[in-house]
Amino acid sequence: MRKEETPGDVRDLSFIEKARRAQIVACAIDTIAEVGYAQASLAKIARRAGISKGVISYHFAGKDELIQQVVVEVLNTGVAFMLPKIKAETTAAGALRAYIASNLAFMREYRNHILALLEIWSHYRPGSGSDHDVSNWFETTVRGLEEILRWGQESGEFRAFSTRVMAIAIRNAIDGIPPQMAACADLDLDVYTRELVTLFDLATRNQS
Amino acid sequence: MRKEETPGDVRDLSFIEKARRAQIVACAIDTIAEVGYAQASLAKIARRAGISKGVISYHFAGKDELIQQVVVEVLNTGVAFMLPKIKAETTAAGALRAYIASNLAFMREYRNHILALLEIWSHYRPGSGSDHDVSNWFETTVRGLEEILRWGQESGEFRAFSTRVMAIAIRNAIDGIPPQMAACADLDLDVYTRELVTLFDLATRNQS
Amino acid sequence: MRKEETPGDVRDLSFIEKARRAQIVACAIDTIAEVGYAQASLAKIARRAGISKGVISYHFAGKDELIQQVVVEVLNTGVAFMLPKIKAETTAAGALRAYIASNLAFMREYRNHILALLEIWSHYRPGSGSDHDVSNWFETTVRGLEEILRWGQESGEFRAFSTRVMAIAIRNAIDGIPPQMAACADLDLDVYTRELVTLFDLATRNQS
Amino acid sequence: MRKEETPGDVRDLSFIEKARRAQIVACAIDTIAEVGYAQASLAKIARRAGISKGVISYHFAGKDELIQQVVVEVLNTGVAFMLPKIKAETTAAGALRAYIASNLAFMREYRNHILALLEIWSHYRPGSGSDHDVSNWFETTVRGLEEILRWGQESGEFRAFSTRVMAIAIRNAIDGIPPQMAACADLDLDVYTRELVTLFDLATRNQS
DNA sequence: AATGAATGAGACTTCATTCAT
DNA sequence: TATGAATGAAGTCTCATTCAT
Repeated sequence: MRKEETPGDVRDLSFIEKARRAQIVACAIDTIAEVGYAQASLAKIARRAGISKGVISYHFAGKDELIQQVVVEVLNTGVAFMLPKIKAETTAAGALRAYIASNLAFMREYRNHILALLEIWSHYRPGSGSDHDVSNWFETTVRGLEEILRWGQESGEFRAFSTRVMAIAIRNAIDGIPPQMAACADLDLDVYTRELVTLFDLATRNQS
Repeated sequence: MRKEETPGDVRDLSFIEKARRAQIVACAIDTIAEVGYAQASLAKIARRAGISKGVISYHFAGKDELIQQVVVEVLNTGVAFMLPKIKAETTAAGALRAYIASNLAFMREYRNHILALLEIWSHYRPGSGSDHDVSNWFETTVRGLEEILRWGQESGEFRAFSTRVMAIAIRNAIDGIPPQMAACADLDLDVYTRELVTLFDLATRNQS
Repeated sequence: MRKEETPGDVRDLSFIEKARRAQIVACAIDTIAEVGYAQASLAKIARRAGISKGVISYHFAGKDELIQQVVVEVLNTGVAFMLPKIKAETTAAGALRAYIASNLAFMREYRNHILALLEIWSHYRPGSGSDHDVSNWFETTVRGLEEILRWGQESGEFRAFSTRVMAIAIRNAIDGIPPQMAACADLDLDVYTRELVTLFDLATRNQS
Repeated sequence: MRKEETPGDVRDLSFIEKARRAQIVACAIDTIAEVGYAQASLAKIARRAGISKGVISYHFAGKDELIQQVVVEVLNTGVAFMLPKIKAETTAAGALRAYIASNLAFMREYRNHILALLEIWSHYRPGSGSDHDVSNWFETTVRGLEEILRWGQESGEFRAFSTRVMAIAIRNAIDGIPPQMAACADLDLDVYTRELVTLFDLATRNQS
């Protein structure tokens, strides 16, 4: 029985099993993105998937595991999408530009993924029993950003500043966009990208 | 009966009535800040106030109106706290610095107020029947920020940039701090203030 | 709110509150006695009481507390009924006779009480999170019996035997009766009482 | 399909079929003994057997039939274990001693069998649709005991008493032991046997 | 002969809301 | 004004059972 196995151990699942789980996770993402975390009941998710509520309980140990898998799915997709573009850069300034640009590109391509992640993130309460990967996501991504920033400071590309504060500011500037996309559908992400890249370029660069 | 009157029409309330409402709103703020929006049931709020659940229903048309009043209270307090400091500045750059600094100062002084507001904001869903002021809060504050930015551009203090994107970036950088305060209790807000002020000073100023 | 107060602290409950709780406990007893513990859902108990399911949740912290109160009620009633009759005896043999006789008399008077207690007892699993008083009931009552038996041994009325084994045998002989009453409605408790009293009189007495 | 045939008609089952049924029954016994009747879901039983839930449904008409077969298995094992020892006695008093002693010996040898039987017995509700042999088990065994008791009364070994009440008392004294074994693991069954044998020897014998 | 997958009823609980006092 | 009491909907989860493969 699925529910008794170690959650996250995805290797020995049958093809059908994996497909159903993926389908349910996908529907959960869309549902959360659409109606918000609080309103995303198992019933709504199941209805969107065209299945009965019990199916979710069959494939996942509980709502917690489903949410956890949503997070994993979004993060994996995001890393696969963005990391290559960032790694391809040879300067810290370039990497920072790629970081910002690829994050916004990801938002365009995977709008619901990012909306769902942010919904889950903002509804997460530490110590609520189930520690999703969500609790680490923000910190992890901030740490990655700090590495780029330190790289730039060491190479002389960037001025002196608190890498932590700068990283958090960048992250927040990025994460605040999806709600804007939701509020104003015709928001021009290209403009956004250009402006943010310039903004943080000026904010970080060594102006000697 | 209160519940039949137009909500928000505060003029013809008795002194006792106003006191009770204020007490309930204050307890709602603390409760939301402490346990999060989702867990802040009327029961918990009533318990903290030392009153019965029914009292809340008596003084407010429903949970929605209570939340609405929480938002109003926080915004009023915030405006009273921050606006004079911003208005006192004579340059756009100064006003921007004051904006950022007073926002962070407000966070220190009214931690629960800001935590509650952000909780409500992040849990707010447009079209959930009741349109709180919350739905306008972010937009309103962004507009105010844009005015400062346009002032700077017109005066030549600031370079050319999309005032909207910049304003949203600033707002997001600020709003992302409270969760950090919650996560890391000994966060140094003075450092934060200095860094953010410098960051956006560099990002906006006309470097010709 | 009831649910937040220390369970079992019955002193500061209003009259109505106490009445409702007593009514619900009584209905729970009857329901458990009638359909068995496993089938005694909150819905069935509420239906018998002519109230909505939520009322039970309002007056009790959960099903666990309700069951706990059922146990308390049955034990209190039983002690009030039986203890005086046992205490009135001046010899160990007399006390043992009174113990057995009053237990069977209690069964006649409070059939459902005893059926409910045995249902709960037999469905109780140690370590199921909620430790009812039920977990101690059997042991407590066996200890009381052992005291009577030791008294008789010390006074020379009773022969030498393991007081524990004898006490458990007596207790089991008694507790096994209610299922028989359920199976065979016209069971003659008077005969039963006479026979059991004689049985354990012969089994315990010093025949020198 | 098995499920359509008359349940209990074991003759025309293939060897494999019988083996599977026996395996499932054995796992059901262990599961019930370990986690209790209420927690012994088909899922848990299937997991212990290392098979899928559906297999049980395939081999048994439903949970009821499985439980029924558990009872049959335990009773058959018990009869095969105890009956020869009882039949070997030539006096009623000897038979009674053998009855008690062999029952306790059976408990030692087949702990899980007896625990499972008592779990099922105590959870059984008459008129729950399916009448297991469980409903007859107690009555049958009491009848057998009564025969021994009548034999002793006729032969003059035993005094006059209600054979039914005595039989039920003996049965209950025996059936109450397994829960004690569960509660106190190092319980000395030898002492128990000696004490109970003596107890009922004194209670039954003709003391002229 | 066996399995994985799906179902749907029913359980307990939480909560905003209403109402008589 | 204020309160305790009651309601009913909705949520998550468990489980025996069924069915196509």
